[in-house]
Amino acid sequence: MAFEDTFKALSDPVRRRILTLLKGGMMSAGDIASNFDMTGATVSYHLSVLKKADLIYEKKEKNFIYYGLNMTVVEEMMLWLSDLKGDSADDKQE
Amino acid sequence: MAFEDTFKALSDPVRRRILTLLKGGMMSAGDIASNFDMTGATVSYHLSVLKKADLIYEKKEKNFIYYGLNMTVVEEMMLWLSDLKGDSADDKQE
DNA sequence: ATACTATTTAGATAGATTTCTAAATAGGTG
DNA sequence: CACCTATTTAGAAATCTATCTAAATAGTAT
Repeated sequence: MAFEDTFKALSDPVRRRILTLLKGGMMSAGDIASNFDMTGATVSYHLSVLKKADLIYEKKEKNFIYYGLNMTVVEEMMLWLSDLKGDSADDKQE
Repeated sequence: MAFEDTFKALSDPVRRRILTLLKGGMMSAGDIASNFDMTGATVSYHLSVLKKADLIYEKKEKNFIYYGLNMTVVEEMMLWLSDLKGDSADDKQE
């Protein structure tokens, strides 16, 4: 929700790496965690931060939880930066 | 330098507001500080964080220090987000 | 030089963040 | 049901951050 939360979420390298991983498609919490040298509990914490920031969404299936990127919020971040640059905000590459 | 520093710098609302203020042109540290309900020392701290992140640059004149926005780094942030979205920035598929 | 103004630096502190271990939850399987 | 497997929640510790007050620095002007 909060812009605030989104920027905070992006400020951590582990979380940015999680987002980059998800660029390739949805992944389960465990698969995501296996990419890091930290406990699953810690990765779960980072996932909760990303989820609170709406940067990712989850989908439960069997006893796995799959996570996916939420592009909408990424676009909102870009608009904020674009506006800072002075662009009219609706005129970007495409 | 560090991407890391840039994202960290953007994670604070005070610092984002400083950047927005600078959108209108260069301002002295004092003028920037007068927009906030906090001590000049604290604002100075935020300016140092933004400067370390290369988001702003300074120019000394008389006994004032003027700060200005550094668009280059803002653009780098946008590229990172753009890449996350899947755009290749200079070669888009899809 | 002395005094004034603009800004930063230093030191301290309350509060936030990241990480861990251990325990709790919840969905399948024999 | 009892038992795995996947993941989260709780509690605690170490580290980091934002903020303040007080002091230092540096340029200007008298």
